[in-house]
Amino acid sequence: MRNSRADVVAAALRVLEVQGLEGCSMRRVAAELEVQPSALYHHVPNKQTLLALMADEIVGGVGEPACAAAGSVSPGTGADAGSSVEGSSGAGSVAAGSPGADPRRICQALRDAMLAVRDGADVVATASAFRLGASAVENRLAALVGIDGARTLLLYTFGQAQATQTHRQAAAFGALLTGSGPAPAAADRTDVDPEPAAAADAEPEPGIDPALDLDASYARGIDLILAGLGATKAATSPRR
Amino acid sequence: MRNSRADVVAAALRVLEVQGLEGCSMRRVAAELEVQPSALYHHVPNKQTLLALMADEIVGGVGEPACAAAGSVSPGTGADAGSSVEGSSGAGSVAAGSPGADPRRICQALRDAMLAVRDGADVVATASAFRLGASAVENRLAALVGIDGARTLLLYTFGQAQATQTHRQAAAFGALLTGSGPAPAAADRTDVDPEPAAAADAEPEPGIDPALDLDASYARGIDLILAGLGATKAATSPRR
DNA sequence: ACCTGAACACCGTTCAAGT
DNA sequence: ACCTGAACACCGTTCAAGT
Repeated sequence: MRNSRADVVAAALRVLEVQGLEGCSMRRVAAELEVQPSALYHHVPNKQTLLALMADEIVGGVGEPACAAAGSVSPGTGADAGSSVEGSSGAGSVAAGSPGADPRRICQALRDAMLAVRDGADVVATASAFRLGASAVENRLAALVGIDGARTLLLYTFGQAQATQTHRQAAAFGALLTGSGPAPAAADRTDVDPEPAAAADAEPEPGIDPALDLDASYARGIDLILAGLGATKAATSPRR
Repeated sequence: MRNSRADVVAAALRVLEVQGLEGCSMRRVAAELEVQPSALYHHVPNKQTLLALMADEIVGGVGEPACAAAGSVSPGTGADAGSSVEGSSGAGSVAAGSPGADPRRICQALRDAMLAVRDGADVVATASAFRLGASAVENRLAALVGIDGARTLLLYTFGQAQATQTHRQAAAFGALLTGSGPAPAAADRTDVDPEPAAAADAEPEPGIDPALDLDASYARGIDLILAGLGATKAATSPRR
């Protein structure tokens, strides 16, 4: 036995980290394993399935009760996942039984896991849509805040993480162009497109707002949703 | 003058509707215009920019004050956008000045606009991340519910719409396989993958839950966020 | 200004054949 | 069981050349 399915998934994650989702081709994954492209189809029926397996690896044990520092993936340089919000504003009304079972912490862990891998949010969000009623994280959240709360938290987290990651890439790319600041990472980044700023086409806008802090903004959004849960739970609504 | 940039964008939207995002290649857009692929690069610098222009067309005038039935795109059969939620539960505390300036209505219009086009949510969400501080819809929402509220509503809407669309595609595809129900559309759908259910790989789960209603679920999520806004606005302290 | 024709360096996937 | 080699039908983008 020369390569297992797990080897293929691991190789794919390595390629993803270096080349991004765009450059994560079956052919490159095969090259990473020093194998012909056709060999991959012995382990995986198609690229879509491979991406789903990668998504599973990325979210890892976030859904599990003990998910503290579950860095199961770590394909090379960890890049910049840092944020680790603490404060969080009002509405502690949804605090559940066991300690550490904070919906805030689960959501934050999910987001961190996605942001820790290049284009991780895209990979996970796409694959997760299929399991919408049945994912581990969603079920765990649902136990804490109900089904509607869980879904809102989850889908907000996906959308927010995708925006954060896209934005970071654009920023890193812009930094490359202007030559300002430190180099964005250790990786070799040779795959960067020769075209800047994508959609900065017709509008003469002042560029990207450096003040929009998507890490802090995320935490405030989560608090907003949790506050809404507390409010609708306490008053009016018939939903238990 | 034979073709304008607007012609290219319109052709691209037609191809998107028929072939999906995966099949929306520069070469097919060129073929739609009966032109060589290289001709497109006279109107658009690259594919990424074309996608951004398509996104602008899809969201159309959703950000504008008078956005009632702004069906500016309509590329062929409108498919199934229907939902138009009405009820909405408690917490009307964030009602703003002018009538029709309901954040609910704006979000719903944005979602409808994305869902009206095949893979519209993916196209718009990706392109919108670049303009995060500066989009018309976000600014309009921010005037009604503040910047954090606007961003939460917006990113939730993106994540939710993407999930809804992915899920619908999977459902339509599953229906094709089982041969049950009416044909999902008039289109010829020859591009469908020969592999079912993507990630239904190891888990022996009962398949897709037909009871998860993503249209109604969306509205409840929006209400949750708005309720949270009301709660945090009224009082900083927990509960209320 | 707008387009053609040809080329370059790629894709995902299939399939017979090897070991 | 796992892989090679070759092929098929595609990609995005560039560039000299036409009108």
